[in-house]
Amino acid sequence: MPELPEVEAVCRKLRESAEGRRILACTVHRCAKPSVARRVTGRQIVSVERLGKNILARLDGGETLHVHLRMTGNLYVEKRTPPPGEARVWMTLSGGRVLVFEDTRALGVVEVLRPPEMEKLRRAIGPEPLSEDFTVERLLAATRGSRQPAKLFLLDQRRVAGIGNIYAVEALYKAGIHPARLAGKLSAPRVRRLHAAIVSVLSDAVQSACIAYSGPGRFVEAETFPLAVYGRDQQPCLRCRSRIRRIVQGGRSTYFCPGCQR
DNA sequence: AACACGACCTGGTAGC
DNA sequence: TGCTACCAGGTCGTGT
Repeated sequence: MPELPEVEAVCRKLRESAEGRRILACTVHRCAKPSVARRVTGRQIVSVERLGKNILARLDGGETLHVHLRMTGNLYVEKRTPPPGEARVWMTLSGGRVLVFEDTRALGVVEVLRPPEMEKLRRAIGPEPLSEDFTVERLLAATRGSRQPAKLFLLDQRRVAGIGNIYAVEALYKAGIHPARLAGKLSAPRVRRLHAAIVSVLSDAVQSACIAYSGPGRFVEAETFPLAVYGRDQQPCLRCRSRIRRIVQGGRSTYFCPGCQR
């Protein structure tokens, strides 16, 4: 599910449905931090913010509810309490709705952060690719210090925030850059193309994710966004008809077109 | 520093 | 049908 676009969709929805509400009760189940319940109960959700793939709900009193969806997490507001076993955490909000955190694989994170911990998290996350902070110059400077393959460079949250496996693959395809090419050796024009590709792929995906998520559905499915290469091993490239290939980098699948990615 | 790899978890699916 | 093996959108810790 969740890379930047999907997390953004979740946050926008939460701003409508949870911002300003008070947490009246909290039940924690299958959660590494049982103290979460005690620390959020009675607090008001002042604002909801996205930091890369992290969801930050600022609480009155100065602490922050931090949620990371990882692979299978989902966070949404619903009318009723979830059936037992379906959610890891749920919170009754003022106004009668329930904030639910679901997470099949239980890899996700729900915790409460104090200001210093919050600052530490902020320092670990690079520029937001859809903000003015993310300039070609900044991306170029970041690549200069790197000896990583471009694909792994993009997955590093300290370099650019919020890019995951799918959109790293899609951005490299759009930019015509081979995923194994070293980030530090990309020419300035190629970095410029990569920058444009990241911004374009992510803004399109945010649009799609928000539309997909605006309905009654609580799930975000990336299939709503037309993927050009991801998952298309052995299929013809949409641009040059070469066969898309799958390789493994850092233990994860990369798809690319040997014809148009150099 | 950079990389590989396993760990964390569960569930879906392809192949036998 | 039932078993096995592998795969999955993320990150962290350990070892080389």
